[in-house]
Amino acid sequence: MAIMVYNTMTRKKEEFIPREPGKAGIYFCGITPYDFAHIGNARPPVVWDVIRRFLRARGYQVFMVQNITDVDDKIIRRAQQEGRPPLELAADYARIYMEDLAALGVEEADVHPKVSEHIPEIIQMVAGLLEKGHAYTVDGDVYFAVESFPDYGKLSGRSLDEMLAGARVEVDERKKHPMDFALWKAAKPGEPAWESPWGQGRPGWHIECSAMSLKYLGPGFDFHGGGTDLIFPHHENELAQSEAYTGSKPSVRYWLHSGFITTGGDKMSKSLGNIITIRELFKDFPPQVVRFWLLGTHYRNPLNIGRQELEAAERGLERLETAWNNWRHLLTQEAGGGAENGAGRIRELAAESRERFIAAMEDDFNTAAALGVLYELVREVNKWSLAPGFTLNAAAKEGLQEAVAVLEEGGEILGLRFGKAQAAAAGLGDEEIEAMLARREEARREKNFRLADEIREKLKAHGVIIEDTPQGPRWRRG
RNA sequence: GGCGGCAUAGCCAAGUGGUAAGGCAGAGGUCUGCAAAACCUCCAUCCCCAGUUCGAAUCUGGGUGCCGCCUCCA
Repeated sequence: MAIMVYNTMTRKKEEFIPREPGKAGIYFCGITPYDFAHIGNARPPVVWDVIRRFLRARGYQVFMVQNITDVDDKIIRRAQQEGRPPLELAADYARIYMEDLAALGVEEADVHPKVSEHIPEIIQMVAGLLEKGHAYTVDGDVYFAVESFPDYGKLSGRSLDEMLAGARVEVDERKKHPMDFALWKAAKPGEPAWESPWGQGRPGWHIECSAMSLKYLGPGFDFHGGGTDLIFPHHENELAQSEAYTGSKPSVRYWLHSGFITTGGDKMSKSLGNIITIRELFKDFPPQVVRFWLLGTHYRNPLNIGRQELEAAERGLERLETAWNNWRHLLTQEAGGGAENGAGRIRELAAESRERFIAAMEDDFNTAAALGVLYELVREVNKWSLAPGFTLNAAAKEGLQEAVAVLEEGGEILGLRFGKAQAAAAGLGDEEIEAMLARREEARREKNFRLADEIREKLKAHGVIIEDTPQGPRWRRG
């Protein structure tokens, strides 16, 4: 089946046809690091991490770029307040952001270019736009002339007339058209500045993404994304710059935008003062849970954050993890004889689940639906493997193995590595645990429940949970 | 004011023409020395109205409500 993606440009789901067969190039807007990142800043990276993992699992060779805008008004202002160099401040917060993402299980992009390290590329692009008549200079500033680009507005679906009608910005008289935007800003005293053909200055807000995406991915790359608030003006301007500069279109084949995280129904933003930083959230919920919660809703839908929602996610994830643990534990047991017990059906179910999981992901990366498939598999396999008449024969182990594989493959694509974290954390070795378990079984046979419970408690203190089943006790780290 | 989106059970959330996935919570039950885990059963006709259709949560029109963008913003 084909991978279908919702393209902001056409406002429709389209079949993904890569620029080059078997390859996928992705660029998405990272952050402007001037403070601790909030949870809203974590959604696009997690979404793109999953898209990347999925494309890879489908056989694509993926190259992903995430930029860091480290030259910016907000950074400069903040740095001045704190009396430190802007680039240093930006580097600090960028580092913290990357740490937050790593905790969320986001793999690093192949490149995360910084504006400050791409000034020559930016200057070259601005110069090119001037040459082609898409830009003009005023007092050391360089502006992009929106009227020189007839397609302006095609991404956000608005015309210049409409924008003017609703404009709430005061008009800069020096600009030829009110919607013209800065490509290059003349330096003000005390600001970071670089030498350019137009004097000392720094890049405008949008040009860096055009220059850097072109450098690392070339024209007409596959995916570009970010939060929906970037559609206008940022991505609209970026598109105009890129296509005006290269003279080729589209500059991007598919534009994907993720929805906002809201608090109490309102967008989370610094200006509303309702932000929750990623770090704050980690104090109450493990990063895995936060990631799982993010994936419980389709990426384009808004997502409201709340204690109840996170707690539900925590329990839900636990259910999957417990199943994974229990099944794997069964696989470590000796297979016995016994008659056919429905293992064939389980193998079929596993194969079907794998297909349905992929189908859900192919449908515009529907992680919520994909998780539903996993839950259904869990219920069926649990029912089967815990039924009173269940015998663990060779066929059963094969079926179980298939089911475990589906869970693990799904987990890998979603970036939820079942069990790994716990396994690393537990201090007791398997042999030790097994030995204690054997002693407990002996105690239970002798009806010495006090000792049995004591051992169970002791293991629990070491993070090992004992559960008795009709087939004998099983344990898991959790 | 302009443009766009959304509205599914107590909460979260899939589902874009064929008779409502899944998770969390809740109630009852099974299993169990206890515990845990798990399983079973129960729990919605999809904001409202009018249409199209044999058939609509899904399409059309109108209404109501909420949200976003138009200004820095993931």
